[in-house]
Amino acid sequence: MKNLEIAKILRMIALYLEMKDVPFKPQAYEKAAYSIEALDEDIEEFIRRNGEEKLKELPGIGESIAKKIIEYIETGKIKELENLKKEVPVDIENLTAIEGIGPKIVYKLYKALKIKDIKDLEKACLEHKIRKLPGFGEKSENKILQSINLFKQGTGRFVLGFIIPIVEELVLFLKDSKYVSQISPCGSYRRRKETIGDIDILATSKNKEKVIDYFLTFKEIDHIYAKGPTKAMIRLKNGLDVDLRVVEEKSFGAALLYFTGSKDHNVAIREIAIKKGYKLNEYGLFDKNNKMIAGKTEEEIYKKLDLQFIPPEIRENQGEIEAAKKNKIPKLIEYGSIKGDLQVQTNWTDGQDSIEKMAKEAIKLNLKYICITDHTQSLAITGGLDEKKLLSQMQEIDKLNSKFKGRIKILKGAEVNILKDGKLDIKDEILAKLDFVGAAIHSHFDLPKDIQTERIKKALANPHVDCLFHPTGRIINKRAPYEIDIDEIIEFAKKNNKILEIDAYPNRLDLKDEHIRKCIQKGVKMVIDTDAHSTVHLNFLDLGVAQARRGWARAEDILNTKEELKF
DNA sequence: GCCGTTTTCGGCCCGACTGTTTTCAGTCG
Repeated sequence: MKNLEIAKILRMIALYLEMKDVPFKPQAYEKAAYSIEALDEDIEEFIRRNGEEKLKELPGIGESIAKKIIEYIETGKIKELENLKKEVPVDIENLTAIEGIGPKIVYKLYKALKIKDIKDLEKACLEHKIRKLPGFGEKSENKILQSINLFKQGTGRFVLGFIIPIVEELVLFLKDSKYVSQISPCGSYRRRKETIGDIDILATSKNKEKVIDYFLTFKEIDHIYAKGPTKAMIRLKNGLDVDLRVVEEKSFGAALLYFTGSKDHNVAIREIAIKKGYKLNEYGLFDKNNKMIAGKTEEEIYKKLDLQFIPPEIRENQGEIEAAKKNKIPKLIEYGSIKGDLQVQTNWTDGQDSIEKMAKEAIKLNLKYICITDHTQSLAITGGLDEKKLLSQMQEIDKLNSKFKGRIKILKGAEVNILKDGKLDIKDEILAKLDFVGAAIHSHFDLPKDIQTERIKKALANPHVDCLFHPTGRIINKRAPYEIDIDEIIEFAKKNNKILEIDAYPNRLDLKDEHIRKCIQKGVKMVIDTDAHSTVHLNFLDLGVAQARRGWARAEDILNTKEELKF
């Protein structure tokens, strides 16, 4: 899969062009890069299937970039980029990743001091060579040095579910300030993306500077990048960068829209505004006479643009604007609407808490049912259950069910391990006694795509299996998904009436949003589970809901929005 | 370099902040 590779290379060309101050082309390459990245099919596969000509039908890709993509696929290189690299041989990718360094500075530094990479840059700073250059000074030199240090300890992208607590704490802290009237996180955090680069927080206040000052007293701040009268940028001790922006009450909606993004969504709705003769920016929607006609809420802005309100989770310019024009945005599944969790591990295997404790916690969370799905025997590392232990767990569940009668229903289940050959490691007659069976892969991740796909289909074909757990096996920031033909599996699930899971565990979120959309198109039902290994994990259900919303799911697409289930 | 219910040519989102300037260039989102 060369999509990301090609996107990266197109971005590199963009940087080089920007370096030379070439107008407009950089954005064009940027846009093309995004387009390739957003493509959910292998680009080579795409070309094989549709022909090279069809490349030009992808947004942002025309004659010239299409040729370059093909050149890259055929030769592994793009001549133009090679020439640019030869002319200015710098590690432009990493250098521009340093906060405050852009392509123009990279060029200046290369011309003046032959700085090629971060190491050279750091050395030049330490030798005080930067401050002597025109346009630079002592301050900028120190700042670069600081940014290099921050880059070195930089933590990359954060998994959404793991940073929610600190962001909520910060928002509460700001709310406590008597100067803040409205406040909301924006950006990819509000869009509930799987991973977050940095956090944008938007507030309104009659006394903006006071809010900024108060913000900078937050105890978890490690570093202040910038501070102005309406905006400040900081890094938290955990490495997360946070921007705070304070605007007027009347602009809150416009700013919320603007800072929530995505960038592509913004550009698209701004274009709609322009076509109507309006101007849209973070302060509001303005008519020809520069009179503000909307801005206090996002709703009124969408309305003035003749668009249905678009929930933040689907603002990716992936068809939502066209849908909103036609009033065809579906009613997305709502937070808090999951009635039961169908993947729960306990201390019978690798979970921390007992069935009883998990059930009590689930009652607190207002769930109507949970399904106990401990691992099975071949997953030795977890102490997986064999047939005998499964039977005794069932007895235990019966006992607890009579104890909790009316408060919660505990379902009998298992996360059955799929063996290398696609067989399951528990006998059918035992599986038949369970209420709900999820099958999952925990080994042989690297089988070839067709074999892996067949393996999964074979497991799903077992009449006792209801659901495929964490279907692609990816672990965000840690493990790539195993190679499978997801379309074939979705097709198979449809034909055989099987369920696919949306595993809500923060670094799984598996299925991905685009898979969820495919399931909906095909009419394949899904469930949202937490994959809880302790009571606190049961709180992750809404992360799964966010994931489902990003995949345009409605309540009827997700089975465990129902009060009762039959399998 | 891309794109088209104002266009196949002439537009491309735009404002805040910083540092080094004395009116602006560069970066960022």
